[in-house]
Amino acid sequence: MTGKLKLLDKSFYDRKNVLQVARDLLGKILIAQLDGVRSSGRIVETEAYAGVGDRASHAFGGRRTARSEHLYGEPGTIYIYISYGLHHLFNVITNKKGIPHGVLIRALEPMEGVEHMLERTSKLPGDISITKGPGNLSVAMGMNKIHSGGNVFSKEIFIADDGLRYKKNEIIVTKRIGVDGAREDADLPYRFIVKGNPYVSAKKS
DNA sequence: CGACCGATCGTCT
DNA sequence: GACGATCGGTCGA
Repeated sequence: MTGKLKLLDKSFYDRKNVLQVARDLLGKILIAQLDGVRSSGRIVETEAYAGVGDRASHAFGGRRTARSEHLYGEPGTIYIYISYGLHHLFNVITNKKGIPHGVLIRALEPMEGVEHMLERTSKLPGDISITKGPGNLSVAMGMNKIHSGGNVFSKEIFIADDGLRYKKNEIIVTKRIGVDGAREDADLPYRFIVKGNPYVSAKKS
């Protein structure tokens, strides 16, 4: 049920409802062509971060710092930041410029360039953890903080549609991971995962 | 399995 | 000077 790749254009990200974009990103393909090699994977887990009213967002309360500046960019902007001093987390910005909505890509099902992913992560063939979890997938794809501020319409990093669609009953919605400090927003159903996919990061639903 | 914990450092207060 | 939008290892049941 899949066809040829079509680049997602700006209108895909330029929408008011970041939850809808996060849901629609499931099944799309993230492609990185870095250092002359191509790696790609199907997106199987996302989380939405809903801007100034979301306690789990870096932009909560209108906070705007050097780190989070790219959160406020044009739709399709790439926002990568470092968590716990070592993990690079990849986000795509949605909604109009100035509105800090974003979708965190949490897991991929590898497609092309698996051998390069294994090399970058120093893992062995068959290790399913290569693109499971936001920190891991960044290493596997070769994506780095230096790519923050770019956009997903470039030759280096982009997101495409091959026509695959998940049915409603193939998608599970849960609360987000690692946002316990977000008080009443910690339990919001802002995480979207493909049911039964082995690359999805956390165990529970 | 689930719960816990240490690593490690950029960013914000 | 404290704290993570994490990960992977260990320990105990």
